[in-house]
This record gives sequence, C-alpha cells and structure tokens, in this order.
Amino acid sequence: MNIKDQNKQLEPTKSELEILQVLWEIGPSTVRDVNSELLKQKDVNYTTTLKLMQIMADKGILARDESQMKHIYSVAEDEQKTKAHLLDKFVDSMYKGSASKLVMQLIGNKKTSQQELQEIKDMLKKLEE
Amino acid sequence: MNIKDQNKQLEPTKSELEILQVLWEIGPSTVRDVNSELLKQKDVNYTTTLKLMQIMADKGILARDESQMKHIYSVAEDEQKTKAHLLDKFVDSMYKGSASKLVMQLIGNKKTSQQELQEIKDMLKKLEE
DNA sequence: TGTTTCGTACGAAATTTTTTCTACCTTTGA
DNA sequence: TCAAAGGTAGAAAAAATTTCGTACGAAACA
Repeated sequence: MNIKDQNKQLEPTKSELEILQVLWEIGPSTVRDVNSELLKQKDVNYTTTLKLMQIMADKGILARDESQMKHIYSVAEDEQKTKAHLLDKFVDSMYKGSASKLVMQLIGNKKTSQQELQEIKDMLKKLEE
Repeated sequence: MNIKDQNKQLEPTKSELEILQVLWEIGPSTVRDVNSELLKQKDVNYTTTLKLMQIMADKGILARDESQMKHIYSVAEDEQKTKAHLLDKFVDSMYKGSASKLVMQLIGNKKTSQQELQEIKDMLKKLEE
C-alpha cells in the first residue's frame, strides 16, 4: 500500500461522514442506534446503514466488537485527528492553505454570530498569555 | 425545481470543485487552459475535462461564451458566495455550526503557522475598531 | 415447541460520478 | 485545395458510491 492509499482511509465519502458524525455524537453503538439517529435527518433503510458500516469496518474506519450478537461499532481513528485532517484538506483546497483567509471569510459571514466572534477573540487572547 | 434541488447547484462534486478552483485562479478560460492547469496536479484527458465543464455548464455552475469556436467558460456564481456556502456546510457538518470550534482546531493544528496566527489576530483587532 | 421479532451477511441492483471513444466541424497553413 | 491540428458534442463505458432484497441464525415469548 502506498502513501496515497493510506490517505484514502482518512477520506470518508459523504454518507460515511454522516455515520462518523453520529458515532462521534453518541459514541460506540449498534447499527440500529446509528440508523435511528440518521432517520431524524433523512429517510434511510436499516440495511443501508448496516451495509455502509460494514464497508467502513472493512476499510478500517470503524472498529467492531462482535462478541455480542448485536455488534458494537466504534470509530477507529481519533476524532480530533480525523477532523484536523479534513480541515487541512479543506483549507488547502479552498484557501490555498491560508488559514487566515478562511477565518476572514468566517468573519464576513453573516451567519457567524457575535457570540462566536467573541469566543474566537477570547481564545486568541488566551493564546497570547 | 424545489429548494433542495436549487441547493444542489451549489454543491459541486469533487472533480467539479477542482475545475472551479482552476477557474477562480486563472479566470475565464478555454477547456484547454483549464486542462493544462489540471495536468500539473494529475493525469487527466482533455475530453474528460471538456465533458466535466459541459456538465457544469448544463447545471448552471459555469457560464459559456460560444461566440467563438473556442468556447470560453467562466464561473457563474460569485466566488465568495460559493466559498461561503461551502464553508458554512463544512462548519455545520463538522463542528455543529460552531465557527469558534473550527478556529480552535485551526489554532491547535501544527500546520497553521505563526504568521497565519498573527494575521488572524490582526484581523480581529481591526474588526474591533 | 413454534412463531414472531430482531439481528447479521451477502449479493446485486440502482444511482451518481468520472472517464473514454468516436464522429464530425472549423481553422490553419503547406 | 487538402491534409493536419485543434475544437465541440454525444453516447457509452467504467468506476465509485449508495441502496435494497433476500436468506438465514439467534433470541424472545406465547
């Protein structure tokens, strides 16, 4: 396996990302639990979610505890590590790697609330100390 | 066309995004120009790029000037608007809509340079005034 | 015990995205 | 004028992703 292929493991597809998000949210779970969460957002069959999670387990994105009949799936990679990687990719492709450009856009965005802005400032202030 | 479908126009696929990036970079161009740029990053046939850009024109992502034989393609939506939309989606899905969480991750990321950080700070300082 | 419910596995179908092939038109220049 | 180079279009193939149908085993329980 070459380096490029290794990276691929870290790049979930759209639906895979949805499942990751659920698992990050509710922690290690059965397929049914994940599917119930997904149903809140969209229409999806149990077997579809099952299949997807099986594929993700095959790829190594998820780990699976098969000791019980109800298999328990959990995220294999560290959440922060995965998110950092995806953020990196995003900054690279959208802002040519410039984090400040991204933040500038964030600030210009009407949807970013005053409170969020304040938190960002506080955070940077703390960083100075 | 319902609202959901309208949104879809704003959500380019992976390869479509690559083309948008090139067009944002070099401005309105022919297919050959775009393809030449893409070739710097990856192996891709001329007709593949052509087809993709045709599809994007059909979808309304790109506009096309056909008055010459060499058609000139340009991005239909405003660059900032599109980027803002994609950033929004990213923040929503990865950080539950919390911009400050994203910035926190950015700061914690080793790849974010001191210079970038300084620029972010400066920007926020200016905003205060 | 039997039957209903809930679980996984597997294969394949459907859909979406990406790539290629081929036909044909226009321009250029020997 | 005609061949070569460079352009578009459309159909179709290929690849990747997502969804679904069916089989079958285990558990629950009347």
